[in-house]
Amino acid sequence: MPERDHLYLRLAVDLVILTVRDDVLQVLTITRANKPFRGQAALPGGFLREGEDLVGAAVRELHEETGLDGRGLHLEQVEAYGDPDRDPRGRIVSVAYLAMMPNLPLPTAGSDASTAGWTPVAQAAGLAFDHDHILADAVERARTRLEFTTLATAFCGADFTIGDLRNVYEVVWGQRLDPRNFNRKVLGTEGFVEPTGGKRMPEVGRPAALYRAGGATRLNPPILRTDRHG
Amino acid sequence: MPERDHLYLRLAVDLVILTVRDDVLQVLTITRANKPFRGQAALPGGFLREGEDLVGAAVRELHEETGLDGRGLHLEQVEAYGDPDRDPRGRIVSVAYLAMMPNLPLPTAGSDASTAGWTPVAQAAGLAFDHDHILADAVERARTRLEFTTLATAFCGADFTIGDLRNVYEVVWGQRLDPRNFNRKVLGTEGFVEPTGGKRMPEVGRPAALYRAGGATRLNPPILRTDRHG
DNA sequence: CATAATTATTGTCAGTCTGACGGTAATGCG
DNA sequence: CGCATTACCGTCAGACTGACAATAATTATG
Repeated sequence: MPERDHLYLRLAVDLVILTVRDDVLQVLTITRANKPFRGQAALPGGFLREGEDLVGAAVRELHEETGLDGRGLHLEQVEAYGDPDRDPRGRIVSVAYLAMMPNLPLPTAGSDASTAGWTPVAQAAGLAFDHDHILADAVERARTRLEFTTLATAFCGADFTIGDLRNVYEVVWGQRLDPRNFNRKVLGTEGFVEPTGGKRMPEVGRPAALYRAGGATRLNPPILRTDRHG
Repeated sequence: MPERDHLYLRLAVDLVILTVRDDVLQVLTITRANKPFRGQAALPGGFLREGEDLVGAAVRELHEETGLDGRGLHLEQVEAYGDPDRDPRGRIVSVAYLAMMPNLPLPTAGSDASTAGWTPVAQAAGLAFDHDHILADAVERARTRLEFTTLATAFCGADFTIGDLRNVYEVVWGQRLDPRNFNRKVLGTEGFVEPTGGKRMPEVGRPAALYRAGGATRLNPPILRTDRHG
């Protein structure tokens, strides 16, 4: 029953897919093929369709625009953005989702997928729409997630070393951590990681023990950043 | 430029206004005057209008439906809810906002405001739409906010005692806290509260010193609940 | 007016967690 | 075999927390 003074609008879902590549936090971006902002970098995303759930739309758009299968990803809602002027195409409210994934090569096949690529977060200024703002919020959320959950393992492959995991924290937080204290904390937290028994040989030096993600999802007590933001 | 296969929908903003009354956490509800769910309790809220911001819509709806002036409130977005079947009137995505306020009498004057009232959260099952779900998420968010921010003071009036503040924590968290440890923690946290110099006489017993909210917003270190949820 | 009852506030003490940092272990290379 | 390199273990002091004892300031009561 449409009524007067009820605003009808479109709802978009935008995705912030983060990974750690080359010791740098990177975000999945696409190059826009259509106007507005044609040719400019943007977060992958698109419009909600009939009968579709918000996460459903997120998974579909992720697949359409990057070829990735988001069904295994931990998609987490960040926030809804509803500024009236945020999109020149008209009134569009966007819901942002965040996911963290290991450093995998992007599928090159597929239609629109060819325009998808990784961009270092530090150099990702100038995205289309209000995507700079969305990205900043999502990265802050990711940093907080590392404090209170075991999601850092989502940045790693199936098997990883404690050093790999520490590197994730250092890259995402942008600060060095003491390896000895970090080891103590991770190994002392029940269910954070469990040893696989395997080892990995570095180019030079002592081999490192391999671990996989444990069953725990929450860190209690958390790993708090010393330098708290404003 | 409307296109095929772009879904047009309405966007609602729903409000979870919490307070502590009679040592119980209560939520502001209205009785629905229109179908669907006519006569049933629901969270205050309504549709986004043209040119309106999300928080703008939240403040306006709060005023229209309860007579409260939300401009002084700390309105915080909880989440967007987009299940296709969540509203029988059609496709409506809702963005929920959370606020905490002191125990003030509701304005009785005003048009729709007469139907607004406080409901204990523990007895708030059976709300219209998916508002039970929204309420549960918002309450959990409020509990977390008490751990990491100074927002508990938002539940108190301008002047309050440490006991008042502790009562807020106990009611919102649903667990008893040691008064001595709580005092130490609050007074030891820079900028949480500052003394007014005044005192309040209880019916019987030693008078309590009065405080007002300090300048800090974040608690570092936080006041973690011992019993962490799943 | 003394004493009890009640509420507020300060203090103590052991256990835990963290940050800082020294030392040891296991590999490859010359 | 010694050396560089990376991984890992141990120690210690300070901070914070949870549990509990003791004191302070008021009203009620005999």
